[in-house]
Amino acid sequence: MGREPKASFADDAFLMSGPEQRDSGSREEKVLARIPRDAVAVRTGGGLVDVNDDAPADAEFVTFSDPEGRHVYRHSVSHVMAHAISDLFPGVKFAIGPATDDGFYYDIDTENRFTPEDLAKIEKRMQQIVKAGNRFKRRDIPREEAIRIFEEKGESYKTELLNEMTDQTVSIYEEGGFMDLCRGPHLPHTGRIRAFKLLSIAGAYWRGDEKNKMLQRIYGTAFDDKEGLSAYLEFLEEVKRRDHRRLGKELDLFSISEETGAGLVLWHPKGALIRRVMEDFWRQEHEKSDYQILFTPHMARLDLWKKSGHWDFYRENMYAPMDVEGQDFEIKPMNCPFHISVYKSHMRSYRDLPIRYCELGTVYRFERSGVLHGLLRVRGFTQDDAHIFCRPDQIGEEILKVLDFTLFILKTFGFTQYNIYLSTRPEKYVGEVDRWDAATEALENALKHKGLDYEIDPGEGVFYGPKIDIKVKDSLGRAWQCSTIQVDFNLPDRFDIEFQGSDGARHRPIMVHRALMGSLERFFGVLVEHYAGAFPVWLSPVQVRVMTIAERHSVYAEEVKQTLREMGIRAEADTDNEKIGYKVRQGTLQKIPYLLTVGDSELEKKTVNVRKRGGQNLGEMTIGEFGAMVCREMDSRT
RNA sequence: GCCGAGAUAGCUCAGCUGGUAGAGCAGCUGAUUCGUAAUCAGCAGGUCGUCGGUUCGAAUCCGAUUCUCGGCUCCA
Repeated sequence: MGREPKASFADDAFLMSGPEQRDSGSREEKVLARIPRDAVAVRTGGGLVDVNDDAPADAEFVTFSDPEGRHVYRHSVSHVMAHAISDLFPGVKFAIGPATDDGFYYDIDTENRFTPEDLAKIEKRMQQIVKAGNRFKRRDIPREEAIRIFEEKGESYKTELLNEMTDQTVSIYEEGGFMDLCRGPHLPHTGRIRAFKLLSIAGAYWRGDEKNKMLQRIYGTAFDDKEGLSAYLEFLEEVKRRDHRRLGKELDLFSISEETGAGLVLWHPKGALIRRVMEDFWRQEHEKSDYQILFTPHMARLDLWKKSGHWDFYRENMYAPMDVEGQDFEIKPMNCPFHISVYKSHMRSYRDLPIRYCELGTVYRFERSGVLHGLLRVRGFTQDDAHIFCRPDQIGEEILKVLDFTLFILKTFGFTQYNIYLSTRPEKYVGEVDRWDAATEALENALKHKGLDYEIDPGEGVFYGPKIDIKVKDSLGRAWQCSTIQVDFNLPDRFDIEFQGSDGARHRPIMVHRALMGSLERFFGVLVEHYAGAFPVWLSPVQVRVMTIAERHSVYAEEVKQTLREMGIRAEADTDNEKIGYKVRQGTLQKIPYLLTVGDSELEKKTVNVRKRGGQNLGEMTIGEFGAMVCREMDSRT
């Protein structure tokens, strides 16, 4: 099959052929030969364009391995999905169908309720469309014409989008008779799609606004080879295996009961033990860093929350006030007003500052039922909160210290990678703009000084001030919001707090709110997933289990356990009448760091046989040797 | 809150179009006394999330409600 003399870069036969078929030949073929088979788009100064556009000689071809190329690829698959859906379910209306970081989706308006079986059908139809190798054809047409076309098809969401555009010309893409409004670019043809899978059906509001109609969203993902897809599906399985709700049950760490209420956590002994270790570590480090630990009440008069501004700006997250002998009280959503009250309890000198108050303060916030999620999104949680009161000249250094402290704590829990965001003034805010700007600058300077990479998150600050948020990346590369550092010029004003300066005049201190782990509940949930339940020794609720071969070894096992306990090691004995294989299995499933076997040989030599989590056999050693090894590991917190 | 799906033994789940429940694991008892991921046998265990309705009869159908899951939205 010969090509047209003026073959475009996207010539099907060409792009589908192997490199060996296009080595020598005409000048044109040489031009064409530089197009990689995997090209999904061409990068120009103005962004990505279709491969079949006339690209300059030095054009850069973008493949699936490029994040933007991946977007193009998946976006094309989303079109193919829409095509398949329109074939199978005539009359549906399409909203938007973008690519996301790990796949794509399309929002669909239809009376038909999609089922998992429908997904299989849609996938099958998509395979056919892929096999057909339809060209993606772009047409630039006047906006008015596009509106006419989509109106005719009854695609009201598309016309709504078109009506809001200002461009005179818009682009539409057509493939195998299916047409969609789209900025592009797209793959040269559907045959380039090598691996995809539809994953789930969900509801989604048109334009994400709950006042709008609820549409049906189908999520999927796509890769340029089967291996990529199966690796991703394997990743999803791993995510399921690590799910803290599942592990929380299997390892007996916590529960949330219907009887108690949604979003309220019951910490079981093992989870509580880990939490206590976390808290002990936290307290110890805070005292080292010159923080003072406070305890404050769980509720306060409504007036306090009015004064703080929470009642005006945070009410939607607060529970209804309760009447106490005719006075309104409010359960606390934050700890700050209490810390301010402590500050105000007597006059402060400039010499006292900075004052750093910290508290593991349990707060309650209203969350809509649909957003609750295990430990990651709850209604009652404990913040590792602190409020630093300092002079304006101290703010820069204090923020630097907090940043260092935060990164140290995160590192201890095994998080060494993070994304940092600087959130600026939101729409609803208190205080003057220039103070906001000054506070924002203080945060930004600290980040720059530490040489940390960060992104600006416009309008995402809290109502009282700008903030730095740190999202930790777990062992699967997922980002979790934990730490937050917030400057506040406003609460000091509202509560009229002061310190006496060296000049004898009264001055206003600046407040910094910060939480390192954020919420202990969430942080713990993230830790469970990060470690897949296999906590490092210092955090493991049970560090050692001593297992007997036969009943005659029970006394010795108890003796070993007792000796280890006296060394400060969390040890237990398994003297059940079971085979050692069974005990190893049970201990392994409980993810206990060290499983010790004691039998005749160990009993005689007063040793233990050590099996490390993961299966590595460390052989026999004395109880003392083993205990010292575990203690070293505990102390190093690794 | 909204859309969809779900809730059956301590856990994981089966139970077709209505005829009042079943498995594996865990638990208990007994046998076995065993060397690194499941020894064998027996026993016990559920008013099928809750409330109401339809029906001669409801785990099953209908309604309400609570909770869970996947999303939307929001956030520590």
